[in-house]
Amino acid sequence: MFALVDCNNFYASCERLFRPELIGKPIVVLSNNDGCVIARSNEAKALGIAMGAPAFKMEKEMKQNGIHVFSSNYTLYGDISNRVMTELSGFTPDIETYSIDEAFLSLHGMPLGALEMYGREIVRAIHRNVGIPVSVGIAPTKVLAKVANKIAKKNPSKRGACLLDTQEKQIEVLSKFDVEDIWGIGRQHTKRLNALGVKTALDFMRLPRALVQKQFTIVGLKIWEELHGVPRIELEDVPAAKQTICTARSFGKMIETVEQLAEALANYAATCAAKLRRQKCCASCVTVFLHTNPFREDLPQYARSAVANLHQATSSTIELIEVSAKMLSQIYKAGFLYKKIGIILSEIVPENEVQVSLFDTIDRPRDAEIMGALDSINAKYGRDALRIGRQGFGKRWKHRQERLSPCYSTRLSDVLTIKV
DNA sequence: TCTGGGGTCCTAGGACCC
DNA sequence: TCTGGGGTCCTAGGACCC
Repeated sequence: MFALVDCNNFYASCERLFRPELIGKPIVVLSNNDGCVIARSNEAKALGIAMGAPAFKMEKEMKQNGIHVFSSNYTLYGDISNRVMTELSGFTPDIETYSIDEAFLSLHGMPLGALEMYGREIVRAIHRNVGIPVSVGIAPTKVLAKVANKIAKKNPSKRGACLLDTQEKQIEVLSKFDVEDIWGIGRQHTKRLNALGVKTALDFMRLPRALVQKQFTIVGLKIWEELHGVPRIELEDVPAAKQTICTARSFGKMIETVEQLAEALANYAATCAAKLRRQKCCASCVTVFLHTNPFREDLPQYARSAVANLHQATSSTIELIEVSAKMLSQIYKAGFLYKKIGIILSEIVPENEVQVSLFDTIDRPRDAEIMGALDSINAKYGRDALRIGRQGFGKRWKHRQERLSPCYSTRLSDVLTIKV
């Protein structure tokens, strides 16, 4: 049996956690650069605010409806997420953190009759100890647990937890469950399934197995089998090392000069390098890309990328900043207004399996020590407390974050003061 | 003025090898 | 005259997730 624990409207719930006067009020959270809506409280959903809606088009609507708007505060959400996950680990060590607001738990060996109560206990514990509302779906496969979770979220009568243990219950629910709401069925698959006359999850289950495999590949077949109660997707309790690591951002204001682009890029390279070291890996392939704003059809457009293969894999911030800066100078063209730049690291290997190059001229042990010092200083004094000169101070290329909430739980100066 | 960012997996087809 | 057959690797593109 699997349980899927999913935080309700997670980002909106985090914003509300330290602003209790916002309970019952509509809240939306915007994407990076305050671009579009990525999270909504139930009240905002009820007002018809669409997921992914561009913020600038809704300025008026949000004002009229008294919606509280926030820039995304990933420092806050990340910290609250850690608290939720820590709480869940108290229930079982067999846990897979699936995303910032979701985790799968393996519940093997638990008596079936107790499962729904167990789910409700999880809901109560997270609410009491972290303050975030969650829903729990329990079923024999991950895909069914996802279904159960949606049922729990939608029906208040479930009191936060839904158990789909028997086939009868599953059939009953799946006959009313839209096929597009199944985990792993996206827009394209929905179109093709609708064309086959498939509307509900049950319709999908009743398609012949061979047809499913032919039309929707092995991925579709796994989903089909999971709906039938056959586990095909396992719990991944040790997170796999990432095969690509990317940092890219749009700018608040478009940028013209190569100096400012270089400064932004240096910061993204530093972020990528730190992510790489956190998973104890090195990368030997670097991609740098940049482009103008494709929405501004009135302006000249330019987009380019460059790929570099290093002779030896690295995780050094210094080296990656240097390499990416060189690549930028190769692809930068003056006379354009740039909207976004980014860096992608690939060909990632564990740091103790790096193929040593005969032609290497870098003092690797020394660099590793410097990086170790850099990481421990930044862990203690905050991200980017110690930085490479090229990173600058980001005065000109900042992204937009006009409605950022305080880092209530991670920055001493932002901790709430309570007058008693 | 303004439209997110960061990932994974699978397949088809071409190049190349013997 | 005959137009094999089996395999690997790589890449681009498509689909999906949160």
